[in-house]
Amino acid sequence: MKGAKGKRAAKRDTKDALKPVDDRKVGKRKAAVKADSKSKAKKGKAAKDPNKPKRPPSAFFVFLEEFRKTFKKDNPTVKAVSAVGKAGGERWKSMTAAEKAPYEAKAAKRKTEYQKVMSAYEKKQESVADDGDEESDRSKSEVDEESGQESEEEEDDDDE
DNA sequence: ACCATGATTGTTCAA
DNA sequence: TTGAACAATCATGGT
Repeated sequence: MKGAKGKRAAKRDTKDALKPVDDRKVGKRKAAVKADSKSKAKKGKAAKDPNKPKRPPSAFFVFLEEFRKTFKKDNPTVKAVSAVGKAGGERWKSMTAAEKAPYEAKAAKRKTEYQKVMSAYEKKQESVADDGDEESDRSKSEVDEESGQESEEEEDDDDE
């Protein structure tokens, strides 16, 4: 069913103005994490998940990685990460879907791999309900690493 | 000396 | 469905 591609998930065309997340200061998010990091000095209630896979870089980040090099190349004097972010964001929006396509494709692949890792991590979530304060080191979970090197398929979809 | 922050957008998870 | 947080980067500042 290729027709499903048209509908992502209820286009929020109802009203864009209803977006509370407009100028969200990401800085705040650190506050939460910070509390964890700093507080962690005491008790690691928020256990550190060794399996916790880091989120895959979105198309924007993929593009940013390359953009950073270029940006720094043109502006070797710029040292503020925010500078690249702003420039990248602006540039990103300037790009057309076709331009972002390659980045999205890569991001999509990243996501696929991430999902695989998530499967393993999911197991851990299974035993999350444990109230135990401290989790005694109960042996390392034996996770069979079955490398699944599957070929990669390129699919072109003409959208838009 | 070390960790947090700043700024971008996208994606992902959890309730 | 919605919200909230985090993904990289890198110099700098605050404790």
